Amino acid sequence: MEGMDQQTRNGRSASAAEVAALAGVSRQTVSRVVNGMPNVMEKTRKRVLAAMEELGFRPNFAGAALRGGSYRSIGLCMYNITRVGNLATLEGIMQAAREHDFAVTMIEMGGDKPYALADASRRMVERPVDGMILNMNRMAPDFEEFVPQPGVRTVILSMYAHPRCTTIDSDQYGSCELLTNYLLEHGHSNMRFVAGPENSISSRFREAGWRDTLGRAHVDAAPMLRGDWSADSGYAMGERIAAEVLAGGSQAPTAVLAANDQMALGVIAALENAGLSVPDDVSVVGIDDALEGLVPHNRLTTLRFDLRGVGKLAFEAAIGESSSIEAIHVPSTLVERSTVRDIRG
Amino acid sequence: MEGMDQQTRNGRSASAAEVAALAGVSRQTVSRVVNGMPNVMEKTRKRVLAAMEELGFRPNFAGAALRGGSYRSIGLCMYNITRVGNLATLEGIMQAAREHDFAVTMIEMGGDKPYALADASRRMVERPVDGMILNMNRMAPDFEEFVPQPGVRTVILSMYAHPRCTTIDSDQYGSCELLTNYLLEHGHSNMRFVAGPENSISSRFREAGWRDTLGRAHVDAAPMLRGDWSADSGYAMGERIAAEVLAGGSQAPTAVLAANDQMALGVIAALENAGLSVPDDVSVVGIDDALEGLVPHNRLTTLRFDLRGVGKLAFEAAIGESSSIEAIHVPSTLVERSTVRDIRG
DNA sequence: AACCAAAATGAGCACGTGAACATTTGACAA
DNA sequence: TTGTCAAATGTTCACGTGCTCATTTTGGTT
Repeated sequence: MEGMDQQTRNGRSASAAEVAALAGVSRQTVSRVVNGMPNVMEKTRKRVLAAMEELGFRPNFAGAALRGGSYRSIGLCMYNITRVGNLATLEGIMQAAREHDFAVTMIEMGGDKPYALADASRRMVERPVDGMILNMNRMAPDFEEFVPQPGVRTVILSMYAHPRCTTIDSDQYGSCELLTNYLLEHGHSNMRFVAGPENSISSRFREAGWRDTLGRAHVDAAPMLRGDWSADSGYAMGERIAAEVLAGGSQAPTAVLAANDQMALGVIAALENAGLSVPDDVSVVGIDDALEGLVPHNRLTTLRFDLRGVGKLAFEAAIGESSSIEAIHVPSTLVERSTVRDIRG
Repeated sequence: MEGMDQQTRNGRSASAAEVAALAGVSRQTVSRVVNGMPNVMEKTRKRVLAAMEELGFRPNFAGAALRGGSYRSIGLCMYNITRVGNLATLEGIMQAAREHDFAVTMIEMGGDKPYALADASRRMVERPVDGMILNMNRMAPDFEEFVPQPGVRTVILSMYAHPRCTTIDSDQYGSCELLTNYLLEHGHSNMRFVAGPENSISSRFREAGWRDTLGRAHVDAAPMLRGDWSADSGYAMGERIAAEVLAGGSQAPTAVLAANDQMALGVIAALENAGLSVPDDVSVVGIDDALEGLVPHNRLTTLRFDLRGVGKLAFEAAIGESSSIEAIHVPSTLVERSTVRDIRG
């Protein structure tokens, strides 16, 4: 493979020297024109621009980077692009990158096993990047002892703080704290929590937020129900909740907090299928605000993460001058629609 | 205290020359060790590796690229990452890149106005990429006359053929051809088509596929209904279709082909809300297979594009040796569930 | 010991650029 | 004319690497 493109050196585009020769100026003058520096006569500039046009001049990236030391690009290592949150975060990163005229160099860590941060970091650092963002979807096995590559500012997308790297994530814990308080304030002291899968870090933090908040309010937490993020798993839990409600009694729940919107949708479908009304009989809230445009008449009260904000902050931390290390939790916003009823008094 | 000695030389990491000096060998020997070349004594290799470790050596990308000419990276210019299809395509590209040990350098073309291919190409070519993929979501104003940058193989994600670049896309036209024939074969000669927004290229091709197929079967096409991809717009059209069905008569439709799954979902909700049954009264098909896991009890018969396949092909075309120019349309697969009833005979 | 091929290692160049420094040009006042 | 100064342009260097070619060392054979 490497033997082939040595011959086709033809494909290399013209150098500044060739442009200079054609325009009858020095190479440095070409450099000045390219970089928009002052002190070039208008006549000369035009001649150079014409020569560039004629030769299809493309400033050689490597040459410039070799001299300047900056690549104007940050690395992004993703574990699984498909997950809902990652996409919006990626978008935030891309947007911030565009504003700074940076590119984003992505590497996917494939396979199903969680990757070590050291692997990702090592693979990324041999690329032309000025900083890097590591997305740690699942618990990385070497999270605690990970040492970032010297000279490349490294940001980790994670709820956990790290001794050597700035970490950023949506406040997963705070999200359920907020929603639980919201339900409590509306008089729902008996709620059910439908959790995500056990191996998900987000799921764990959301559950902890719910449980701790109930604890602080001195409210007993009913046994948790566990789904797998899918609408169908939510439906299954919804059937069990419907049975509890129909059974009545002081233990009957009046509200459901689902750890994501798809499961909330499933819960609602199951409740309504059992003849119950949302929110008249049972209130339901979800998390993620992921249904907009996807389902007709979306009326789910939910929570919106500022994922683009997370991406933006991550980018800025990755290129930032400040060497301070922080653990940033980006707060979320309540989106009130009409699946929660106030039953106080 | 160990993490402090990171930035030794002006923020730049150690060079091969420094490693060589520390190991007491020539710089060339270091180069050989780094690149895994033969003819290096085991003892020497170990000494060099130790020196690399001690200095935290990171091979300078620019230097290597300047000499070698290859960056092992392809550029990807996206218009709008969020759109459903783009994400899966991106995933396919990333996966193929990983298999070839390539990175993907992304640039987003922001704003709401369609971008010129020339702009994207120019911005991308100053990055360290060996080839590029341009995603032309909407009609680029300069599509016809676009000339790719010399020396950088350029692939366009588009249904249209291009005189100078290989183009690749899912077969949008063929998708509706397939679905229309499917409905016809099940006895539905009177169907309604719910189109996407007028400015979408995909939407136009899907509509054409439907219309042409009906024409070839000598079946008159009922007036088209237009949505905007959202479930709510599908619901609105579904209400109109329900009215037609309830009115009865020979003009009453027996099936609906919606140009995407969200609109199909809206149509179904509206039909059922009007007391009609799917598929007993009306059959419904969608496109994209986008509802899996998102809604409970997904039973929509739909069409699945091989978006990962598109991404993979695009990547391979972008790094391929072959200079042939093709227009590739990747076929799709029918996903039969239970929203279509056979009414023949 | 003497020799020699092969293996291991080293020396020097070229890649394309930006910055520092050096030189030329041109305009204007004395 | 001459001198002066700033603007315009040219010259040189260094960045870190891989490749070609030259040189040294190694290990085996005569």
